Amino acid sequence: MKESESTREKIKEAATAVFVERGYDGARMQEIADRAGANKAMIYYYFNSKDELFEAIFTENFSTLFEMFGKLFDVPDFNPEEFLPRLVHLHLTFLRNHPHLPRMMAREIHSNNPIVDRVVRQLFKESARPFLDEVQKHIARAGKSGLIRKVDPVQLIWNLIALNLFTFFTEPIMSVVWPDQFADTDKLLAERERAIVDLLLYGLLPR
Amino acid sequence: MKESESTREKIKEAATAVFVERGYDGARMQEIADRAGANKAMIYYYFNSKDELFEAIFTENFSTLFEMFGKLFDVPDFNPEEFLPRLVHLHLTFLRNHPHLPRMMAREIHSNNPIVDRVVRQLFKESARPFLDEVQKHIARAGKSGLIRKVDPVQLIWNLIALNLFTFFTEPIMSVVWPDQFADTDKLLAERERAIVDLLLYGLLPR
DNA sequence: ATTTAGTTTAACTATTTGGTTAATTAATAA
DNA sequence: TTATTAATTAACCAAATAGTTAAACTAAAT
Repeated sequence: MKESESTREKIKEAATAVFVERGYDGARMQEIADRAGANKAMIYYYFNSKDELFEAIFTENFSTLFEMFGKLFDVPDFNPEEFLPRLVHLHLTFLRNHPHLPRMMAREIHSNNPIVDRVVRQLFKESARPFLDEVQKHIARAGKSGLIRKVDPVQLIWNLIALNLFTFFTEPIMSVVWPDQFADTDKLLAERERAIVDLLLYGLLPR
Repeated sequence: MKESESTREKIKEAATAVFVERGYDGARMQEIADRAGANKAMIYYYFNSKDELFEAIFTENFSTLFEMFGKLFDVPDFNPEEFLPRLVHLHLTFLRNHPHLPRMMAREIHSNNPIVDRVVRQLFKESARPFLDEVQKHIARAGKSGLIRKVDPVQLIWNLIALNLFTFFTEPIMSVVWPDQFADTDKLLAERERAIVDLLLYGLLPR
């Protein structure tokens, strides 16, 4: 019973890695067991099927993503010159520290897997919706008061997420296109952060 | 002999659809055959294995993508107020007319599938590299001459592609976040195009 | 008419894969 | 100690799946 919790955790860790690397369909239960150093039957002992295992992994990982979205968009007062750099920095740092999230997302987003659909809907409703609505209002208000130019809040948020997330989404292709840039990840992300903040601030602050 | 070419084509079309919907691992040869209205053995008659079929499909689809990149970045003279709106419009229109490309890309980009890696490298080298280098020079020159602000050309190109591609990459999630926006695709894309061009121009033209 | 080459099919095989089971070994409580 | 419960294992199974084959069909070329 001492090792039991640890076995469960090992399986979860191994499963996360395998699902990220191979996707749901490519993932093999035997490989998960092997990497966890456990017997395959133990997976069915703790989880009951591949589906339930995947759902557990997926939910756990994506709840942290959606919680982060909550924090990201939790703005008491909307001062663009503070808010935007902070948001970009937090977002990029978070994604960097959780590299499996954008990967799993890219893999499963177009899969039509009903588990994915259900979990995304539920998590979004629970933890992101209210913050998003709040930020939309902030942006609209800031536009009216002349703090920033008048822009469609939905489009701005979309642009924000695109600029940040895309960095990680397309890493495998970009590292082919500009191999030099990817030699030093720290430097790359610092430059990326600067470029994104620069574009956003310059593109939003009124002249 | 009359139907032969047609059978081959039907298999290719069906395979494209199935690979996009289910990914490489999720795709079933039987389903491809069924959708093509052909016997499964015909797939192995024209192509020799699942791998070779996938490579043919993937190469064909992605060569059009990389060719498009060539056209996109083929700029005789770099006037930002003409070039940027044109580029965004061409890119979004192209992606809209080839919806399977971003989907397949998102699906396979993190798969570590050696076929994907090889094809991407080769296509990029053949059809995109020279244009990309050319555009980087254009942007650098435009920065020096004061036509636009001084920005890192690599980061600008990255931002451009991110803003455009992300629209299609994350459609399944965004349609959960803002379901109303997705009721009218034409309107959505028009607004998206406007917002992207607006941000880029305003963020690049010197004050 | 007969050969020849390309095309198509149904039945088949070997292997993989998700999932099960029955027996065995710890751990815990009485 | 002993009865009970939880954890672990090896062997197994049924279904699915990529891939094969040998025979049949088609249509032109000789």
